[in-house]
Amino acid sequence: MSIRVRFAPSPTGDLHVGGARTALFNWLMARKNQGAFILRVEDTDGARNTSEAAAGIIKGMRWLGLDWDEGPEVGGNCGPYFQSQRKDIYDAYFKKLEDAGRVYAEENGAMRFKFSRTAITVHDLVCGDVTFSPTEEPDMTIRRPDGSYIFHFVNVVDDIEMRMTHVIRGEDHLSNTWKHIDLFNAFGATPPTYAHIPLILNSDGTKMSKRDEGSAIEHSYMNAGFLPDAVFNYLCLLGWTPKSENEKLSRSELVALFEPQAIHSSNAKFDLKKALWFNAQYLRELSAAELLKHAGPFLAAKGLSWSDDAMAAAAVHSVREKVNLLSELPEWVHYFFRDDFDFEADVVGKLKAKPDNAALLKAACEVLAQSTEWSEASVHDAIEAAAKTLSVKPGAMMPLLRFALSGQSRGPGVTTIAHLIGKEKTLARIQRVLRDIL
RNA sequence: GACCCCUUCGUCUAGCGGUUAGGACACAUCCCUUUCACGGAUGCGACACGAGUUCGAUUCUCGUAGGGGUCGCCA
Repeated sequence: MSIRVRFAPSPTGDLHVGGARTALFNWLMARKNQGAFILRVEDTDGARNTSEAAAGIIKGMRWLGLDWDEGPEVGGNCGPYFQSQRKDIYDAYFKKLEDAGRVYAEENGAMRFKFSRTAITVHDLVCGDVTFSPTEEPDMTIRRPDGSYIFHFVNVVDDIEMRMTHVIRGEDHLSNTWKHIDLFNAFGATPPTYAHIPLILNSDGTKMSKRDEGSAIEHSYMNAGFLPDAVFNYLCLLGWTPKSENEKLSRSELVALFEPQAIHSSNAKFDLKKALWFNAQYLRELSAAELLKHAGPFLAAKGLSWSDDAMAAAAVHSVREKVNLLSELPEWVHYFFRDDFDFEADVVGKLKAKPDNAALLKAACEVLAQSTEWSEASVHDAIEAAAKTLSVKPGAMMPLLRFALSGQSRGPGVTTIAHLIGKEKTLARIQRVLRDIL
């Protein structure tokens, strides 16, 4: 029997790291075993669900590259994949329980499922066998007075109907799993194999939820300038250690290495610094064109535009090892795209610090003006020659040129900047500093 | 309150009876260097506690403490 797993979010808010990681592990399970990954939207609570939230979750999953084989937008044989559209199925299953004498009504019409009150053991791939003794807990409500059904019931019915073989979900569900098994038994169905994965906690150890730093995929990752591959990789490592020498692993490597039994049973705290490190690693190995493609929206958001893709790509590529996030790129490259950039305060001070700075810049400008060729090498040679005429080291001249060309005291190599902005702008920017600042 | 899960450097973790307790991120120092970075090197830094079992416990058992979770007509 081929493996079938699902991610079953409730559209009450954004996709969170916890949910994303649950989806991730299910996806890995499906891909590893050539099984099916199903997306099922658990929107039975009309009062709390919104279509925007459902759209947001789908957007986040698409961004992370978690494609599903059955579900919204792709269809499948076990649909519909929105629980709000499956009432007939639930009614039929409810009837079975009714016929078996396992349900009874409350005064107001709500219906409860009569627990078997026997010891029930959950066979969990992560937690091992966990046995729950019969409790005093009240029988659980499975249908509201208005006829709509409740999570525990629809979750189990759909896992039967959609023929799920494995249920990989957050450990917060472990304590309720015996109730689900009780339902499977009542339906005469075989429960799936469970794997309850550890929770992701905030750095202070409290449960991560909406609003917490780094929790929302769209806000904290997509919009913050993370690369999906980096987030994918980092999330996998929260609660699972692939048997590999490296931590930086591609999707296909992660798929090949995945095994649910290896998932840890202890919770993990989210470490933004490490997530940033992973992002930096992925950022650096992007080609110039790929980097520009990812950086484009972030540059545009800061009002930077360009007509020469090759130049823009070379510009962002030149600072790729200086940033952790795509969103940091604009401040490092804006002067490649516009001439009216501001000079950092300390830069002006440094330019004015020594009286001979003007002479140094002037000399550089004169030599550069005579260049017939304009490559990084030729620019470098020209600067070296200018330095020689004044008997100073090129190192004394470079910072001044950097200030003049970029208004900043840090950035890519001066020769790279000069080469990319071109001879005309290089000379103009030096002359502007000579005229306006010195 | 009841029940369930968990406990190795600050964080993510390796370990599956005998190790100088290993790695990654972070941090510190040094090297490289026209800046900022990258990179390289080094350093700092942990088995929650108490009983057992054992020749020997980080590792097995029990207890305690601490953390997390569940006990909804939320999912």
